[in-house]
Amino acid sequence: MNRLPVAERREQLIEAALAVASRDGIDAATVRAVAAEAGVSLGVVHYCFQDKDELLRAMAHAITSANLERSLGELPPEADDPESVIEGVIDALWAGIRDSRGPQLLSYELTTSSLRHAELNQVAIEQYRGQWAAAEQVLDLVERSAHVSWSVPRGTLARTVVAVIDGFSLAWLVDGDSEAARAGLQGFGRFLATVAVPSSLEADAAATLA
Amino acid sequence: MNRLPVAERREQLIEAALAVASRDGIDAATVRAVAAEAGVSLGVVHYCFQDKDELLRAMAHAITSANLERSLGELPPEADDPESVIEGVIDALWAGIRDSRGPQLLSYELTTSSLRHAELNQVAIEQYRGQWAAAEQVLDLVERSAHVSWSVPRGTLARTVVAVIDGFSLAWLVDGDSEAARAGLQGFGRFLATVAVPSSLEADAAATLA
DNA sequence: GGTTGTCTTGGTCGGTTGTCCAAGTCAAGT
DNA sequence: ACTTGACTTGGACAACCGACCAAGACAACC
Repeated sequence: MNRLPVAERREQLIEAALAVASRDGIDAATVRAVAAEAGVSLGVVHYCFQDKDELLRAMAHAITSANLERSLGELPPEADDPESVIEGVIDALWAGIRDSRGPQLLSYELTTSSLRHAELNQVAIEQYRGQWAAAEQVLDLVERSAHVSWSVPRGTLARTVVAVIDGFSLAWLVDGDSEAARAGLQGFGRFLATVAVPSSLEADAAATLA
Repeated sequence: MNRLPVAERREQLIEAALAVASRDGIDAATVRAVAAEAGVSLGVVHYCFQDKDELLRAMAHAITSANLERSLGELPPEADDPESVIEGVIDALWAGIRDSRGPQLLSYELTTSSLRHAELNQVAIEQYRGQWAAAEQVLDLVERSAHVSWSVPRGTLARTVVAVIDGFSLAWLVDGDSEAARAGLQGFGRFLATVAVPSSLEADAAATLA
């Protein structure tokens, strides 16, 4: 095995853990399986991480960051009317989920594991704080792109967005009906449009001049 | 230990498994832990169940039935206007969830476990088929109580109801904010009211909204 | 009262897990 | 060249898991 500084070895092991857990589930992410996936021997894992839990926490942090980046990596849609903007954002978000079934399922496994095991206590709340913050940023993006304002508190709306996406994603993981999920999310998008009101004249003018 | 016919012993073990798994998580529901919880010795479990998986499947079936009964056990609300009827139903549903944190979390653990382990393959889909059917029955109940018809296909709406409840429940399990969950669900209830039209106008609305 | 068949017991077995460690290997600095 | 310290190896360990079994205990029936 190539020799690597511990920091890089850690990153490699985190990616290996992510690969194993996404493919075969969180329970399959044993120290041995991760070492095998990374092509290193068993002791290396405990040389780089104090605990198995420390490895899992690092893996959770990695997947949370990846999810966050993916959510915010959506391009601001071109359309002008709020309905089309929302539709475009939802389609992009849903495509991201549909194309990463393993990691998506792993996210739920991590959440439930975190709620049961004290050593992973912080994982779930960090996951959701990240998701709520990301949802708020997406809502901001829609506000600016579609020249609207939300008639509902931002935090409340963000929590709802995350909840709805979570719910439809979980159902899709169970029965694999992508079309039902897409349709349901688009239905929620039409509801979102009903709580978006046109921006004030000053804001509109400022946006136009800029 | 009292001697029991195998059928009753099975029921007792299922309840013991449910107790252990609700309290300490699905991973804690080992054969030994279940036997200890039931106060029987180790061999009894394998005398009553061929596999540990058979025990888990039986437990999943039990919790699914319990959830279904709980959802349908809600009294038809007294109010006449659709908004109040929906509000009452949602409050009752939410109260049922809020008062059973352990079993609720166990349901999600069962879903994710089912999606990973082939031996539990049917568990998740049965869970959700049951929930979707229950949601449809609740929607029927609201239709009759509030004298409205849904302007959206029943199945689609039921799937949305389950998804939203799932999403808010999961978030509540993570951060424990009961008030946010209740508020979010009531917000969804107000949306539901917008797709409920008075019974006489059913045909009209169906033609308008597709 | 003896027999039959159901239920229970307590232990054993092989396999897997997380953790740990002594020894070995290698690159860099003196 | 030699020392030092970072990194790797492969095995060992105790603990726990699901599964299994021979033997015992009990109730019901002939």
